Amino acid sequence: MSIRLELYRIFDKVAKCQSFSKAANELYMTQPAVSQAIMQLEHELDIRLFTRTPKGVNLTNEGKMLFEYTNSAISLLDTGEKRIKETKNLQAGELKIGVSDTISRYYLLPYLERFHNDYPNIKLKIINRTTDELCNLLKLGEIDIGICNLPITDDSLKIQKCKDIQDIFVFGEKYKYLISTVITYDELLKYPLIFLDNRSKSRQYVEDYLFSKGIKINPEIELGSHDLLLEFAKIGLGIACVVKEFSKEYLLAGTLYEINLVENIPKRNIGICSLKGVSLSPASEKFVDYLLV
Amino acid sequence: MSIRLELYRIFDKVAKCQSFSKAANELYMTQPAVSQAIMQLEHELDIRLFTRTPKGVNLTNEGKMLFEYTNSAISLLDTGEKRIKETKNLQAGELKIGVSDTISRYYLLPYLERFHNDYPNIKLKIINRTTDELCNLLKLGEIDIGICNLPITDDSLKIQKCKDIQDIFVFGEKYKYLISTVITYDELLKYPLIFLDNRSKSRQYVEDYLFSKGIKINPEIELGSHDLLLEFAKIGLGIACVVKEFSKEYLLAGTLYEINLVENIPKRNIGICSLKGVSLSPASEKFVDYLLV
DNA sequence: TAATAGGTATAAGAGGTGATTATATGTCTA
DNA sequence: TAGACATATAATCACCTCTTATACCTATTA
Repeated sequence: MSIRLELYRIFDKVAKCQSFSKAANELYMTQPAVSQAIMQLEHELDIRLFTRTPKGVNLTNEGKMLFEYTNSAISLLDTGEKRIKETKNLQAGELKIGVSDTISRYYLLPYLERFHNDYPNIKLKIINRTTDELCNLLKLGEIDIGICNLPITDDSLKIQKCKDIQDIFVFGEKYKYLISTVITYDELLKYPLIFLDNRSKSRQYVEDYLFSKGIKINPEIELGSHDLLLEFAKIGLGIACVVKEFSKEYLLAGTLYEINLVENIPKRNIGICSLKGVSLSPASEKFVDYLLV
Repeated sequence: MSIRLELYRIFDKVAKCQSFSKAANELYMTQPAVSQAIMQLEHELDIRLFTRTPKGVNLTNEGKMLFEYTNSAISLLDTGEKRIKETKNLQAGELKIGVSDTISRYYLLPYLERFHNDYPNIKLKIINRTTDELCNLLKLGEIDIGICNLPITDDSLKIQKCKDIQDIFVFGEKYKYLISTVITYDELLKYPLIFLDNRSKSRQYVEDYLFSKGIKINPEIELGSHDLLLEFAKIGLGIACVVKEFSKEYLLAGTLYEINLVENIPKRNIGICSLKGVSLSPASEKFVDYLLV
C-alpha cells in the first residue's frame, strides 16, 4: 500500500524542528508518537532519514532530498487550504454572471456596484446574452448564475424570482395629447410602435400576450436595446413598449409619458437562474442574497 | 486540528476519476469510505467540492481551485518517494569519499572506476585530506566515508580495516650494492633517508615505531606525496620509506629495490571510517562492500 | 564523580476512527 | 417499469495510532 501522508507531515515538521520532541509539541502529539511515525516512514521507505543525536536529530542526505519534496508539497496543501478559506470568506474567487443587457443596465448595476464595494477581491465577469443563450451557458458552466426574464421552462434550471417588472407603453412630447386618455390595445395599433427585436424575451412576452388577446402587433421600428427604445420614443418616433421600472428617469423627468391602458400587461418577473442540483459558489450565493433581499 | 492529509489524496483521486466508485477502486477502498472521506473534507473546509450527479461527480469551482494545489502536492510527494527509491537502488544520489592522496592514487582508483561503471548515476566526490582532517569532515557530515591510514583512535568513528600495507625502504641503482644485504634499523641511519612530511600518518607510524626501538630518524628529505618518494629514490637521492603495495610497478620494473631489513616494520592497515551510529547511505554501503570483498 | 536535564527508544494497553457491510435513494436507460 | 449504476446513510468492527510509563544515552553542572 502507499505511504500514509500523515507521515510526511510529521517528517516535515521534524525536519524543520530538528527534534522529535519539539516537533511533537508543535504537532500536538507526544514524542513517542513522532518517534514511531518517523520509524515507520523510514521502514516503509527502507532508508534512514534522520541521524539521532543526544541533542536532537539531523537529516541524512536522503532525508534532505526527501525534505525538498515534502516541504513544497506540504506548503502547497497549506496554501490551497488557505485559498479555499479566502474564497469562502469572499476574499478571492470570481463571479460570472450572465445577464440580458436590458437587465444589466437598469436593474443589476447597483447590486454589482454594492457587491464589488463589499467584496473587492471577487473578480466580476458579466456576460450579456439573450435568455436562451444564458441557459446554455449555465449548462456549460460558463456562468455561475443567470439573471433572466421569466418565464423560463427548463427543468434542469433552478429559478428564483427576484423582481416584478411591468411592461408599459410610453410616448414623448409629440403625443402629449394622449396624456389622461385611456387607450385600448386595439387603439395602440393606430400608432407607430417601437419594440425590441423579436429575439428578446421581453418582446416575445408582450407580443404573445397581446396575440392571446387577439391583437397582432406589427412594429414600425425594432431596436436592439432598451436605451434606444426610450430615446426613440422621446424624439417622437412612435410609442415604445418598455419596462416601467427601467424607465423611471424618463418618466420622472417628464420626457416620457406612460399610456393609460384599459388593462395593464400582466406583470412578469426577472429571475435568477442556476443549475439545479449544483451548489452555488460562495460568491454566487452571496450575490444572490443581495438580489433577493 | 489540521486536516487529515489522506483526505487530500482521496480528493485528488476522485477529482481525476470524476467518480467516487472508480476512485474507491483505484484506492483499494470501498465507495462508502470515499464518500465519507469527501464529506469529511467538505465539512472541514466547510465548502462543497463536488457536485453529485447520477453518473458521477464534478468539481465545483472551489473544488477545481483546491485540485490545482492537491494535484501538484500529491505528485510532488510521489516523485519524492520515487527519487528515494532510485537512491536506494543506486540509480541516483552522490557519494562523498574523503581519502588521503597516497591512498587515492594507488589503492582507491580501481575501485572508484569499477563503482562508477556499475552505478554511473551516482555522483562521486573525492576529497583529499590528511587523516585527521578527514575525521573532522566526517563529523561535519561533509563526507560519507573516509579511507584512512590506521590506527585511528576516535571513539565516535567506526573503523573497518580493508587492506594490509607494509612499510618498506627502497633504493635505486645508486645503492644497488645493498641488494641481498640484510640491514638493521641502526644501519639505515647511515644513508640519506627520504620520508613523507611529518603531518602524514604513514610518516608518524614508522617514525614512532622506530623510536620505540630506540631509533631516532632524521630524514634528509621530506616530501608531500608518495609519488615523489618513489621518484626521488629512483634517481638515487636516498633511501625512501614507502608502502610496498603502492610501489609494485617500480619494484617489478627493477627501477627500485627493497631493502632486506632484519625485522620488518609491522604491517599496518588502511581502514574505512564512518560515523558511529549513523547508518551509511545506500551508495556508501555499496562502495564499502566493494572495498571489503 | 554523581546528579540533573534533555534527548530518543521501547513496551504495552486503550481508545478512536476509518473501513466495511448492508441498505436506501435517486436517476437514466432499455 | 425494471435494471443498471451512481451516491448517501447507518451500524458495527477491527485495526492501528496515540498515550502512558519507562529505559537508556549523552552532555552539562555542582
